[in-house]
Amino acid sequence: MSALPIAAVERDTGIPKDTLRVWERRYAFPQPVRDDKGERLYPAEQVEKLRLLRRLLDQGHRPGSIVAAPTEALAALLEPAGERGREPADPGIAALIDLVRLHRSAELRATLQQHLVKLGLQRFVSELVAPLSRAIGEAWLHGEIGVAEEHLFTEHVQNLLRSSISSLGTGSRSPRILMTTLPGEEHILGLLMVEAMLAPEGVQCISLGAQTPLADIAQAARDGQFDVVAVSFSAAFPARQAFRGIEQLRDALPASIALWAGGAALHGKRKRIDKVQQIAQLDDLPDALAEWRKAN
Amino acid sequence: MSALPIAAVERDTGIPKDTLRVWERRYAFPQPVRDDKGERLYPAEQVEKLRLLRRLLDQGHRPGSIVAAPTEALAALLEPAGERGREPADPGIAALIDLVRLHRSAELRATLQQHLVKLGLQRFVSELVAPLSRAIGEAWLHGEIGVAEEHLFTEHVQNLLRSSISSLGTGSRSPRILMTTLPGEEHILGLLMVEAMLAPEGVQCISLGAQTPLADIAQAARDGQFDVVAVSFSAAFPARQAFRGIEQLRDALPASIALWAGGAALHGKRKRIDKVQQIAQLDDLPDALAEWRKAN
DNA sequence: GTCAACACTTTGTCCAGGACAAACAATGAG
DNA sequence: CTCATTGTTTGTCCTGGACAAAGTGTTGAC
Repeated sequence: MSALPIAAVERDTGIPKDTLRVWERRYAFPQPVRDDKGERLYPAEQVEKLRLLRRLLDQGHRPGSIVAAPTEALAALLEPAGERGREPADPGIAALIDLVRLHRSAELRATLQQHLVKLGLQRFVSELVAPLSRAIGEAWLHGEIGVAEEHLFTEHVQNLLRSSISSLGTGSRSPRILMTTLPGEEHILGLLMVEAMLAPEGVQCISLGAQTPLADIAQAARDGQFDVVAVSFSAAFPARQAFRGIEQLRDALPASIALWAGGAALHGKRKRIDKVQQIAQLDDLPDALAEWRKAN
Repeated sequence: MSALPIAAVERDTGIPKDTLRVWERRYAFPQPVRDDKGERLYPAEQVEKLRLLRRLLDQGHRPGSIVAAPTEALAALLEPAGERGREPADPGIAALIDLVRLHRSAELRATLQQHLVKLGLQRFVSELVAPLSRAIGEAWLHGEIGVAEEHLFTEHVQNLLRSSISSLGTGSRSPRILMTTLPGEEHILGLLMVEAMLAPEGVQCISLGAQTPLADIAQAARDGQFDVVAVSFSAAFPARQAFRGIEQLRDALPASIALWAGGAALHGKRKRIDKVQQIAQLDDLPDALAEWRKAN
């Protein structure tokens, strides 16, 4: 099969070049082949294992105990999480995953639309889209679907959410909320879900999309006279970096502007940050909103 | 002011750490301060100059002649391009840029909507959105607007285009077109503009969003029985990498699936690639489509 | 038993300075 | 002017060392 140079592996796995080299030195894995120039070439199956490692690290495992372990042992480590998420395997969700896997775009879209109309926007998001995203992520981890299928799913859901939110129009009640992600976080589905939860409450939500530099967020929040800044983190985002970024952003914001942070990267972490509203789940958003309105 | 560590500079400017260090060694710029650990800290104004350098490199200048030059000389180099783009300064576009600069979200949205209705989707894209994006990019380069404002603009245009495309429904005529960007290219506005040009022609457009790995694109194109794969590149994408990626993708696709490539990164480059349809401007898309239909 | 303070280990990121092939520019021959 | 050849520039990779921040385990006080 094909083998990738180190830069490509960094892009594919998200593990920096420096880390790849130091793992090789310390744990004797990965062990890339060398080309005629003496440069590293990583065989496909090692890249596969690196992806798995990345995920396990995100779950809290430590490199010393897993990098050198055989691939089968790692797959076993992932199982518990897999089974936990798969308890009831909601038939509706399973059906949707099948549509994604089979590239049935038209039916996928129609089915999502049906659910949306049936549940209403907020319940559609918290009861269907959220668990479905999680299930898609799991399925990808287990090799049941590919990257392209995951993208296809994301794209359809985004379109649906965006047009729903759009049709609501911009709200007129306070607070004014500025939403974005920090540099390094390119996933905006979480952000859209937040917007979908809040928009029906008449809030003025403005999204800046992904990866706005900290200084620019703070500047924009002041210029646009926002009351709240909301940031979201996907499961793929390293938790430490998230906490660091949140703290920096809080310090860059005036005290009069609240900071809300949420997303899968923060789940299960007990750490709390002063003066920051942490959103554990989507359902908590309406409460956070009510609380803000009461306090202001 | 603030000074950034090397990793942050890499993220902000897109210039790899290795390159930053080798420039310092060879051209005596940048010259970061050192903190107490001996690690580099780049002052804000040097980071600013690095951003400028990045853009000049993309325009074809070479490091040896510009990295060591004083900032004022570099700004002068940029002028010609600036003036060329500013010939008539369409009043409608200037007005929109002002709305972006002043964070007037509601009016921005309303004005865009008016233009859309007045021009129709295709002309809206090719006559307004395309030159407007270019103007926004220029304005950002000259420091007239910030990153946040650029994001705000992108977000609004995206919402508008997506809901327009969405309301057209999926087309039923051939060809089936799979659209995405290659790894490293995160901007999808170009892709949306393409979709907006093609969707009214009844084409079946499916977008995978940004950054789909090559192998997954090829796999998805086959699985989904697509006729055409279309990829787009923003001005920020390095041209060489684009050409390399396009060639690899072409080789990974069966001969029966056409490959279309376009975007600002490819403009002005005379290089042609065998068996790849290169789209110079958005207006050429209907022609390319007609040609494909004639040939099939 | 809980909690805080301490020492020890692990781990990611940075550094210096060298190397080399691919891309580019300059030169010369037909 | 066109094409091939030579020389220079430039990004990326290499090795091996260093160190602080984060994590883990232990001890002792309450």
